[in-house]
Amino acid sequence: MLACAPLADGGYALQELTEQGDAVGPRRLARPDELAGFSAADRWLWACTVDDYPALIAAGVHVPRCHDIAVVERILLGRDGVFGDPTWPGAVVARAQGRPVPAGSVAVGTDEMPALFDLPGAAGPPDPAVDPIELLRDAYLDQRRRAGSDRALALLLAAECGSALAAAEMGAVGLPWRPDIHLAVLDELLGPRPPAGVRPRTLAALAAEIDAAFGFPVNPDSAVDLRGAFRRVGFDIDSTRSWVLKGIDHPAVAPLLQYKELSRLHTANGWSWLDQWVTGGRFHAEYLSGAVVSGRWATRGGGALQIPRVLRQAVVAQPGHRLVVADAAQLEPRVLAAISGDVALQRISADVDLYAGLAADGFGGDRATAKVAMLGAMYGQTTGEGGRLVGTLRARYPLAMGCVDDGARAGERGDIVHSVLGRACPPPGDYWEAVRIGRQQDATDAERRRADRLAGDRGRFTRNFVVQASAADWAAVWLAGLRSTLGDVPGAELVFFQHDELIVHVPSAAAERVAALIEDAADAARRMVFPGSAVATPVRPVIVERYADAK
DNA sequence: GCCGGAGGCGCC
DNA sequence: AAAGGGCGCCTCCGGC
Repeated sequence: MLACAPLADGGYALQELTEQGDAVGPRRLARPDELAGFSAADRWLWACTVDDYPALIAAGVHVPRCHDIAVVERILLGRDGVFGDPTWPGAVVARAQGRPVPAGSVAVGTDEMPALFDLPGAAGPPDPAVDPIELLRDAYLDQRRRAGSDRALALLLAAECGSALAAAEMGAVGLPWRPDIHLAVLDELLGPRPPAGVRPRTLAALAAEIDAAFGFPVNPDSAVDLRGAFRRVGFDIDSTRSWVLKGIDHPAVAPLLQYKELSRLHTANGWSWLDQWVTGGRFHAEYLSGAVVSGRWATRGGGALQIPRVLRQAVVAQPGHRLVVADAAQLEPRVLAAISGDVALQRISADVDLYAGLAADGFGGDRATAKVAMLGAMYGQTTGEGGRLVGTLRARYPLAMGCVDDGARAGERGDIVHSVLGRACPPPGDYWEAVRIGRQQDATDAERRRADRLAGDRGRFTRNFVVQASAADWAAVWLAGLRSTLGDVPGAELVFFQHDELIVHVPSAAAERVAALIEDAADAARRMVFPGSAVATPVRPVIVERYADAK
């Protein structure tokens, strides 16, 4: 294991360590352009992949595996109910020794201080008396001790460290993106690019239509204005969400819905987005693995996890290459089947289309209804059709429904829940005081209602957490496993990952092989994350030139 | 003028 | 079919 610490002078300290933390061989110092000389190292130890890996990637170093102190610390602290505390090695060691975390230090790449600021030396202590390699080693040994021999936790930590490597590489390599196709889409839907601050032609025309339909001027970008306008024409709505508008019979609705859709494209993924995020035919986002409490990824800038479907046609493989697009179909209900031990639902999970299987099993073949019911169960829907249908599921799959219901009750009590591999959800925040007050004998009706609402919100969060976080566990193991096997395929690049879906860009001749590796990795993840379970977590790799052709 | 929250909507 | 979970990002808007 090669410990690697950036130094204040821009260079690096490197030290080979045994798994027990003992130094092997001499301490080395390297300038950034000398890092390629360390490519043979199989496993790296460093403070934070988000901060430390990009420079190595730029130097041409591929890191097969790592131990990321920050990633591991975040998970370990979370299991102790601590969220948002500093995770850099000095903080880890200080906590281990019962000392206060040194003041003035800044944790980079964590929630409280995004790497955005990138202060020099921020990832480590400014104290020159402390040897950065020793600090790394001490933090590593403390984390190993705290992680103990929990097999599931070890798998989670390894998968999260691998995911962090994948995230950094993915941001660096970028998603193939054809600006010419993107521009053609914008031109077709919005018209020619207008000067800054001017509405594109299509939006201007729709705004005029909306004004004409109301008979007075309205700013369609303002929810306040719109609500007032609809009130004036006899519709008292408390939101202008599109599903609310769809229930209104008024000539302004149709152009307004169209306006909202196109305006969204213009502001979120229009010309300025293209200018800002696409360079050299690639969309470079900054991916943050495990940044969501459930373990899902987040991105900073570019909105890479919200690419609208209409722009997937701009994601095109380079000449001589293909995209292998794979998603884990209906992952969350399958994960629920596994973690709850519900054999009946596990049996359904063998179907390629789980919802169709559900429908045949208890919903008279009505797939749409079965899907609504299952989503309602996982999200905590209580009203309407979805809420009513959960009863049918409860009768047929009592273990699965019991699992999410238990999760909800734990949340309503203020308790913690965990993912299958042991990621903890955050404890309730300051608002829980209001729940406590509202549950006292002498609480007012208003206090009771507030407590019920807050506890209900918390229950829906924990209900969903057990499923969403366990799905994220599976996906991280899938991704990290695939990443390690892709090393044997020349030219294969992981270029996209979105919760339960990934894309590999690969020379055409190797596409079939990559598709097989993706399926193998999914099967391995199923066995490791859900050992002994009969659940199926199939993935469907599709080999295409354009992302839009994958579905 | 700055800033944070709200509203809204894209993705899963 | 109804509006339940998680995010990021944009604009608007009200408070300072």
